[in-house]
Amino acid sequence: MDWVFTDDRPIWQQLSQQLTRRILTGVYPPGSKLPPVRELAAQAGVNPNTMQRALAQLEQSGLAEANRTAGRLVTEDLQAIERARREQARQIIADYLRAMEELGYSFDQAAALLKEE
Amino acid sequence: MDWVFTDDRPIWQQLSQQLTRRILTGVYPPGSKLPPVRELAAQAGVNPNTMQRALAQLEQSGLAEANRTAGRLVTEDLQAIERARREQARQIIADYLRAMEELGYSFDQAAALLKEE
DNA sequence: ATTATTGTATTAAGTGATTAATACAATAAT
DNA sequence: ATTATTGTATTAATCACTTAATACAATAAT
Repeated sequence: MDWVFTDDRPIWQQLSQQLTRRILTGVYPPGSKLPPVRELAAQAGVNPNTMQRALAQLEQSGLAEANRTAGRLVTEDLQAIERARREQARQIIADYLRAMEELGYSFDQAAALLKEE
Repeated sequence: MDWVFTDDRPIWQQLSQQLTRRILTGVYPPGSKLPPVRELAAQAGVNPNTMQRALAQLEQSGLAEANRTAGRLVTEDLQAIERARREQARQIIADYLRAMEELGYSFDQAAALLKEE
């Protein structure tokens, strides 16, 4: 999977999402060592700082941990990974329901409309 | 319903949404005349231009039509209102599914998780 | 015909976020 | 002890977006 970006939202968010995706799908397995910031940045063709921000986000989600010079490790805690995924999902779902309610749709309607797609 | 804002997204979007809400819920019934830009702006305590932008968005959605000096009328086309609502919903749903897919959830999973909330 | 009321366009100021440049800090490896 | 490798902090440049100030345009009302 290569790095690809659109311009409709910040690079660092897209980086973060793609990194997350890789962890969730096992490209970077639990306990494995992530490439150094600078290398990832080079791969993706972005400034190291941008990648750093994406990685900080990953940290925030509990998917990885940084050690000064030993590099950055994907958490070994499978449950943490699953928790992180669910947490993100929770937020997305909340946003969805909020948006639909603003249009005047009830929860049930919001759920029903989803199926019609 | 009074005008109330948060600072997590642009005023004009919030204005637009609240105006939409009012039309969808019949506060401004089909065919009725909306207050002038300047008056709405004064009510909401925002710059007229900001309100103008919100109203332009309303136009875009097909919920209202502007006439030079006769003011702005809510569309009389009930179907147009319903269409506008559905269109917005469609976008929201698409965003939702996209976000969930980025987390590795299938469509079915995305639908199922919704119900668990 | 004039005026008041309305919507619109233009331009600039303000604001915040993203990205980049650079320097610093910690520690594993030697 | 030194060095190379890694993560982090700081600062500044860039950019886009929001908001505001102001002027213009159209037309209903008189």
